Amino acid sequence: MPRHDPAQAKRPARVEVAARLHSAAIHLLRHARQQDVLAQVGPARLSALSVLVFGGPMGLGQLAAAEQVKAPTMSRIVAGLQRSGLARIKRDPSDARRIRVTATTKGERLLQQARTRRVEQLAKILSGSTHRDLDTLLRAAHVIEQVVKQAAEGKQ
Amino acid sequence: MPRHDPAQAKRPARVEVAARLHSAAIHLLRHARQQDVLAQVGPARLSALSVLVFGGPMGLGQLAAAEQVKAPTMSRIVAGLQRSGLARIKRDPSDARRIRVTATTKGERLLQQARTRRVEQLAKILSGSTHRDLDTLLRAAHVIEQVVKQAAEGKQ
DNA sequence: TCCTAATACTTAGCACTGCTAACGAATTAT
DNA sequence: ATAATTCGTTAGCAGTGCTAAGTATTAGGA
Repeated sequence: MPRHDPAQAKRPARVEVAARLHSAAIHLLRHARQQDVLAQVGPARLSALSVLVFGGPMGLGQLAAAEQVKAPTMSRIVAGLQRSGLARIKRDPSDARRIRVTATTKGERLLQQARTRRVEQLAKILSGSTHRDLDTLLRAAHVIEQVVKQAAEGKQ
Repeated sequence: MPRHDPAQAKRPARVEVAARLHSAAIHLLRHARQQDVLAQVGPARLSALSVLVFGGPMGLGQLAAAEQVKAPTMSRIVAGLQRSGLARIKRDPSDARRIRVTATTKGERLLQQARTRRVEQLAKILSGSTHRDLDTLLRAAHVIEQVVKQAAEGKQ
């Protein structure tokens, strides 16, 4: 429950910032998403692949946690990635219950292309922005990453 | 990694900003999404309901365009909203092909609650942020909305 | 006017993504 | 050794996206 401190009324209210940010993020990603059709791979698979490429090989449970999805869902996503030749799994030598999911070279290449398309789509709509605005956005991105990282750590 | 290149510091590259912003937005919304399970209504329906509540009654095609979704998809979303008593449709008197979709009072109430939950979830993770950070985020949100709005207008 | 084209929405059927419940296999704890 | 736990999979449901095809209505042209 956010409390209202009258002495700090001039500060931007957290809830206000959250609401605006929420709306902005939704609208922003909606535009980036338009390029995903070109990838021939669904968003969940693309996102999981991204975790694998940037985070390295990992177990299914870990991958599911990273994507904030339940294990059965990730199981199917990995199966799809395998079928498309974008990821591979192998048994964990030390614990036969576990598997190790790895992005293939093809997977890395595809991810890079898809990511580039999304990012360039965003870059395009930023083409009219001033340096000052770009600087604000960059700072904001940094703040968000910090805040989200903290929240993820604190939740454990 | 943010580099401190004096020659580049004044001029953040668009693609760099886009990439960071993209990542930040994804991670941010992933956290907000955690509250959606409580709504008992899927994200597409919630989002469409939001358009109805804030944008007023409109036709199906218009609603589909606002959500960047094809007509058949929106047709099913509206059917779901009707079944849950969150929206109502009536025939357009001047053109019998058209329908007019309206959020019900129940729909407005539910949306408000769901929205509050998402926003408060975000507000919670912003609790450790400084005044300066919040100000940066607010300005960034504003910039994003402007930019996205322009992009949407330019596309027509 | 009548026929055709365009528009607005719906229906049918596919793929993908999320969930829970229930299962099998392997490991850990008692 | 047996029980409990952990890890992953399978099965089955709901929701959300698409295209193709159908219906109804309106608009336009011969």
